[in-house]
Amino acid sequence: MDSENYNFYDRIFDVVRLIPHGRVTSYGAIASFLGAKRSSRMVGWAMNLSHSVEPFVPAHRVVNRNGLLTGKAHFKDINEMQQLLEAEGIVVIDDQIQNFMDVFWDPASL
DNA sequence: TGAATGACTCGAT
DNA sequence: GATCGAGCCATTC
Repeated sequence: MDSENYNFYDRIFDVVRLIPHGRVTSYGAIASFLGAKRSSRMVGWAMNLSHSVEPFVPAHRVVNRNGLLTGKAHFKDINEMQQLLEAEGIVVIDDQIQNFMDVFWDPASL
C-alpha cells in the first residue's frame, strides 16, 4: 500500500468528479488518462471504493466503453444508476446509453 | 505464498 | 459483423 497507489485511486475519483453534468466516460478512458490504459479493471475496483469516498463520486457517469451500465448492479438500487443518468438528460434503454458518442466525455479532452 | 476474482479492453477467429 | 478468448493490475481468500 504505497502512497502512490493511494494517489492512483484519488486521481480516479478526481477525474470522475470532473465529468460534466449530463456526460459520461468509460473506465478505459480514465485509465488511459492516468497512463494505465491496461488497468481499466482497477478503475472499476476504485469505483467499488467510491461508495465510501467523499465528496460524492458520480460513479453512475462511468460506464464501459460500450456505453453499457455494467456497474449498475453495484449500486444500492440497480435502477438508481439509470435514474441518475436520465435525470441528467442521458437516455438509457435496457442498460444501454443512447447516443453514447454524443454524451461521451473524454478526460483528456480538457 | 499461490490462486482466483473483477463495475474492462483489445485482438483474433 | 458478431462472438470468443487472452491480457493486465490490484485486491481478496
